[in-house]
Amino acid sequence: MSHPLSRRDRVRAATVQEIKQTARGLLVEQGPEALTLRAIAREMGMTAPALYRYFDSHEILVRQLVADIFGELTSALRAVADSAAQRPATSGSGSKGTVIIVAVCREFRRWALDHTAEYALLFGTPIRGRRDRLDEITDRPGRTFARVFFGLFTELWRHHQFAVPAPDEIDAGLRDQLERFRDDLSAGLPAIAELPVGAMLIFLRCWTRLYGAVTMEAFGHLKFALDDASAMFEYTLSEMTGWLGMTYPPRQSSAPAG
Amino acid sequence: MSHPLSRRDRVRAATVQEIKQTARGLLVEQGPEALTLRAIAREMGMTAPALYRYFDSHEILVRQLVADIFGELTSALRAVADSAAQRPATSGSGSKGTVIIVAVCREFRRWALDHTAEYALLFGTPIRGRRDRLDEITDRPGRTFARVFFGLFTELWRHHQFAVPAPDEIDAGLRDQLERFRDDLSAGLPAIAELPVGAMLIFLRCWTRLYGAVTMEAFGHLKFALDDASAMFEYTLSEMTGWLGMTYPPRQSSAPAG
DNA sequence: ATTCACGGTTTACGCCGTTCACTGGTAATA
DNA sequence: TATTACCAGTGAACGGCGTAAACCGTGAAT
Repeated sequence: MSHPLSRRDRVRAATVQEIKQTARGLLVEQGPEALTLRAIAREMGMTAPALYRYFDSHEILVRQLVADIFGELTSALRAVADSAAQRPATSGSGSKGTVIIVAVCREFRRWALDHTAEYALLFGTPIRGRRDRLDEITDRPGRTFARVFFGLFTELWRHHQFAVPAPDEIDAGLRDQLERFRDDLSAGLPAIAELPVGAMLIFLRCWTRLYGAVTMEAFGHLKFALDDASAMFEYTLSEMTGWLGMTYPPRQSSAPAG
Repeated sequence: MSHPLSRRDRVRAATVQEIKQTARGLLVEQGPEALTLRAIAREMGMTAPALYRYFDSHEILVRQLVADIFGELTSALRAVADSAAQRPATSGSGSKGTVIIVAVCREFRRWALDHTAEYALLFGTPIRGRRDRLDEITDRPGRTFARVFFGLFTELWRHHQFAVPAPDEIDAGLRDQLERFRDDLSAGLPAIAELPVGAMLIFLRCWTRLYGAVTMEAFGHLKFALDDASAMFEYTLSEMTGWLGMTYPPRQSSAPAG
């Protein structure tokens, strides 16, 4: 009661951390298929069954890794958002909200390309069968990740209400779902409840647009056409800022992305 | 020389076919991870090593399956395109070219949702490490698949030259790549060489847009917001037809997608 | 009639996730 | 302090995986 964590618990938590770090190393260096219990244990000078003291199964370990990575990505994006928010607006680069969103989207792409294995784990083909209850592990971090983009989006809306479809222009079934979605998200954030359903639609449009561009590039599915898609991504960005009622000049790519 | 296939070769080809069909059944019924040599052999009343008489490795079998599926998808799309081309234009549904493209995109989505396992194999996280030379197996079918969309696109352009970015508006590096891409595709199809680079950019924009929308939905990555994304997809379509200089009214979804 | 190639089997190797019985040391208890 | 209880870790084992090698029977070609 007095001490929330006993000494034992602390060393235990440290081991859990070490396991996940080892797993992470394997993931980034040898890809997702190298993420085996035996490899992790081997790397740590242990045997595979020992890991069962810390994780109930291989899948749960992977899911917790996914949750961690979601957290990292979330804070990386938040950091970029904060620094972009503090940087004074440069001339001709659109409103502050747009600048921030553009910076965050760029960071998202950069992160995806720098961490393709992790990106595949988070956003690629879903792990295993439909909607296990194991999703509980990754659901919350996934939602807080989504909230980064959504927070920026609502902030932008508060300062500059761009054009969105009127509610009666939206298919009734879709409208209901968008309202449910909005009410879902607005738990704890009353500002969201103010958003019109049309804005929710624009948000999803932006997100699918971004997802498509980044995923195609990260998975190499654009290689058949482009070696370096960074300039292409700038078009994606200006398109997205277009939805948001702002223009953002695609910057010329000075050098090919490393 | 006279007989291109001996009797032996024919029965052999039939067996190859049977193996792939069995594999396909396993894939659709139990997902990609059930696609094992032993399971396929078991299903056929054989032993796993026997399959090595027909395929050099598990991966090659999978790749050939992927190639087959690409072929199926391609002809499914072509069939829809043909039937849409023959159907008389209904009032207020835009130009014929747009109608066809919209029909093909809808079919692409429908196919993806009806064949999520196969879709994951074709368009999900890429199999194994970077750019093996095994890609040779899937490259050609992948390209002919792409050519379906690209053919419709060039056809549309021939009849109705929608607005595209001028060459000097496009980042130099991107322009070069787009030209290379166009010249790649125009081998055997001289009409393509006529396309401005801006059109290539629009094409890629459309394709990434479509890919993003369909992939997110097929992978369940939209579930956090929408149960049924069919109405949302109609917005995607009207957006795409917008790039193509045409408007297409999003049709109201009469019933939730099965 | 003999040879030979082919399609299949069995066996085996080294991976994998997972279970279980066991052990040594450490912490809490009597 | 002596004993107990726990707990991290081990080793062996099960079934499944891809794959390699040796082997074998049948049917076609010589």
